Amino acid sequence: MAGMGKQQAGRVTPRYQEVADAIIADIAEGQFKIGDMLPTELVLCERFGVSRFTVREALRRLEEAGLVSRRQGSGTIVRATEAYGGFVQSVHSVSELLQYPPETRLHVARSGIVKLDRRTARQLGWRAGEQRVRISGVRRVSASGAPICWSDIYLLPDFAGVVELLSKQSLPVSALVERRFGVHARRVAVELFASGTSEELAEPLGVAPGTPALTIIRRYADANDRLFEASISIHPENRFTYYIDLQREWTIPAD
Amino acid sequence: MAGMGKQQAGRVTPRYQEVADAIIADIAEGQFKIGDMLPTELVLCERFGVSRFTVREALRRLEEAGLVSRRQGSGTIVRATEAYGGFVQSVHSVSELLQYPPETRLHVARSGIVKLDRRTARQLGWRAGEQRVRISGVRRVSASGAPICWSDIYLLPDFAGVVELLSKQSLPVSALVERRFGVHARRVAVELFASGTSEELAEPLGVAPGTPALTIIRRYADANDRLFEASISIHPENRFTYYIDLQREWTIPAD
DNA sequence: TAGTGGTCTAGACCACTTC
DNA sequence: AAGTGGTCTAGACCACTAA
Repeated sequence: MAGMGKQQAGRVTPRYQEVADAIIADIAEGQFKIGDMLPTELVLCERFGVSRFTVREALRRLEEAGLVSRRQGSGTIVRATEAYGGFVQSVHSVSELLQYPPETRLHVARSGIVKLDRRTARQLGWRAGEQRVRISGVRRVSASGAPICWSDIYLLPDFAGVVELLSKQSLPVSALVERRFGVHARRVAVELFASGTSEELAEPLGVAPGTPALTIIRRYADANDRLFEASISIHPENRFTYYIDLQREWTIPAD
Repeated sequence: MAGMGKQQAGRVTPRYQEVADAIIADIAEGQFKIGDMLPTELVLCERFGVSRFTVREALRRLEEAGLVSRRQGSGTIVRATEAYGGFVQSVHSVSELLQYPPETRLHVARSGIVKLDRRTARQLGWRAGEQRVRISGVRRVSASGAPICWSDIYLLPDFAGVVELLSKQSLPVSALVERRFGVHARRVAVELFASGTSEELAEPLGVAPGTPALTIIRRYADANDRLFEASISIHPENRFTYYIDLQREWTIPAD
């Protein structure tokens, strides 16, 4: 009879979860090895005495966990037997990616068009000789506080317009580009390494030349993999720490 | 009539995708704002002339994209209107998280039980006075190459057994703990900041005291949020760069 | 051509939230 | 008590894959 709704009263674990767990156990026990085909959905329906909906819901979860992959017309294949996935760091916005507290602000020291020298071009992932807009300055908690870092931000010449916006809004440059020109960062590469504070930056940063510093290079690419923004930031010691919090992507429930 | 399968021949876009796109468009146009309730599933069924399965499949996709969240008994609420999500960094294993090339190897200089002093305890997230196993040494590309870093690795006393394993296998300590004791890292926190090379470490690292260095602190917590391993690594300049590659989590297809 | 997974319908009961 | 989303059934047609 159609639409019978055979679910038991008081059930705590959904039936599809039980089916999923049973299949996971089979895979863990070696009943199915990597590369093996799982039984068809119809067979699984009969074996567990459930409808196709329930079996598909179970398989959907196994697929999300990366344990199996399914192909129309072909079948379901076992992809992994391990119960643990990789790690993911979640960053919810560009501002969060920068990791500077919201009460900080970039104080522009100078801005204008520059031609990239060989060293800078290589660091940023562009070609030497190309023209870019450069915005430079220090980031401070308040107008009087000690600088957190010195930043050189490079943009494609098309986006020169953000320089004016910067004086009005204290948003990350990439957020301004997003808002003003509709260019969205799809990939951001971050590179962190140690360096000494250079002669030129020692004074604006208020430290002695050679003071240990954390240098961060960030590169922003759009949907077409065009590198539209890059920046170099120098953080003297004791002023800034970069945090990364990684979570296990998924975990198969213990048996 | 039940089970009629009204799908048109030659359909390219699934009906649930059309429904999802229509709702996305409504949200983008401001028809629904953040915090608003979406119509109930039954209402959406009537409005689009589809079954509940199709509506739920559409809503599932919106939920996966973070645009809405659903609560049993309560309804579906709009969570975001933007077509772009956050960023994610994917790390596929603990070894990948360390970012040391596979051809490098930790050369243990000393190991044993230590009592945590106040400063170290605070840095690592434990309490002062607690006992830990400490493994210290340099990481090198080859036995003769310049050290990449000095590492102090701290473990709960239960895991002292990994010290022996370390001499046989050149795996990350956390991987050995995972293999030997079945304790899996569920969360890893990474902290990067600038520091100078201390007097004691200058000699083993082969640099002058005070040389700028990148310090990385890593903390490993298991499924019960128990901090079972933590490490401090000091990388003198020009020897190591930490990379993070962030990808946009999801993107709503352009209209 | 047979069989797989993908989509879809109509209908039902359930757990949960809110009034 | 009414209404929401969550689970589940039985049955159907479809697109795709492989023999």
